[in-house]
Amino acid sequence: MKQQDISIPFCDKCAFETGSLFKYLTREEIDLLNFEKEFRQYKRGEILYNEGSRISGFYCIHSGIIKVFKTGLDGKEQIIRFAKPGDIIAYRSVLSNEVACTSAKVIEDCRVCFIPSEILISFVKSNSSYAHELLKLACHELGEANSFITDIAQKTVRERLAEILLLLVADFGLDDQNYLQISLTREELANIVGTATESVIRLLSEFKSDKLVELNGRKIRILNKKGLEKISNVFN
Amino acid sequence: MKQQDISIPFCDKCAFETGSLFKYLTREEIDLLNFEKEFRQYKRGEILYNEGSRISGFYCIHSGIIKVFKTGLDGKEQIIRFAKPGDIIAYRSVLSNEVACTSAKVIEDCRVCFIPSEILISFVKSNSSYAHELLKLACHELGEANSFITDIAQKTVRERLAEILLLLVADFGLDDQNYLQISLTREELANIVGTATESVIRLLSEFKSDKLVELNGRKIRILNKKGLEKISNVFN
DNA sequence: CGGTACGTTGAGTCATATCAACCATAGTGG
DNA sequence: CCACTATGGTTGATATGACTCAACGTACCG
Repeated sequence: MKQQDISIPFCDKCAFETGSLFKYLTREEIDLLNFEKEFRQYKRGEILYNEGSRISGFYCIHSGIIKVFKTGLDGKEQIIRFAKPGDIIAYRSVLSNEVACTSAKVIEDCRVCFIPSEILISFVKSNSSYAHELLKLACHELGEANSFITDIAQKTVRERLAEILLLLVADFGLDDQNYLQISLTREELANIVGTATESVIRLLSEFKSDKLVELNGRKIRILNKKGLEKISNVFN
Repeated sequence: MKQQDISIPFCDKCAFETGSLFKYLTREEIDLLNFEKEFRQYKRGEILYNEGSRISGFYCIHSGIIKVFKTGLDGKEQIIRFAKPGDIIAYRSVLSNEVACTSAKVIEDCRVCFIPSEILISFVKSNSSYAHELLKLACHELGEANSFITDIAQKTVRERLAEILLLLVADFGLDDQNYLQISLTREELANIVGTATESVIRLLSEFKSDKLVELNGRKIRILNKKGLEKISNVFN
């Protein structure tokens, strides 16, 4: 690991690179942030926070990927969303002043900054543009949640799996060989779609037979995006 | 209908009575609101706004009940939430500056105030407490949406129906004979739970056989709340 | 009195969950 | 270095919850 990979990122530079919401802060606010934040590193599998816990701050992702999930019946996970560089997590609990309604676990080794609640609250009070941007973010996520509710309630597992694959493509992109740039276990895929692991496996291999995808362990290669779109019924 | 039922409500009084978020506004802001708002009345079945449309303002409910829903495959509704006195709807689209992601339709005749977008945005800019309260609201709704996603993905229709009944009890209450204070068609119930109308009918009559509820057309009498809680698995 | 919307019930079907067995891989410790 | 174990992936057989389709009942309304 190179030296610069270990150095603590500066928020202004980081905000600029990742396009995080912090770009709406003033010079002074950024300085305060740089001073108050705490830099942390986590490895795959580590937990950032647990559902039900009181949270004293929120996290801004500098690198890596985190899954945000709820634990349902029999401990089965429901993945709510992923966080990647530039995203913030746990801000919901901080702002609504409720206990965490989700847990967060590392999917890909990551480097994050932990920022105390009071800082976020003070920015909301002092910087109305920033407050507005946060509102936009929360409202946008709310819209996405509503769509997801409708999908889970109305679409088949097959349709949802196709849709999730496309969503992952949109969020994490493909490399030059069309491999999906995020690697998930079958169980994790099932926990997004809201189905059993075995169902995901069976449907994926159907997609493979239909030349829609190619499978190399956890690496998924997208061969026919249009085909997946058709299956997923994205346009109602 | 009595005279006072037709008169336009004053926001300060209304905010106080319904506990709406407007109680966080200053005297001047309330006055502006009173001046700019537009009072409207709607009857059961009328549409306030449609999914996909650009919205020029949001609504504050003074009386009545409204369902907020998305239209999915084959035009099937998915009810996202209900709005009752004191609630605001369409604020999501206004704040995120996106087209409406839901439609709103009247369940019980209602009286609402329509408030232009700019007013809301200006309050967010000028009144940081109000902005913070809005953030709390949005974040709270986000938490509820996350729970709902997990429920739909993991619970059976039977569990969800019991849960929804309890949720309606919590939101709309029971009268002195334990009748649920909101009246929905079987289809509407199905569109909350995310199932087929026939399934709701069958399960409701099972609940009836099990002496959990009593059915008189659309009036549902709750006989055994504990029993419903047990079925719904509310505590994971 | 016919029409329309809603409610109910039965029968048949199918998608998906569940259960069980098995394989592959990698990490661990003696 | 090899058995041991844990984790994840795959496949098959079976069970069943829930949907669909269809018929019919009910109630209100102009």
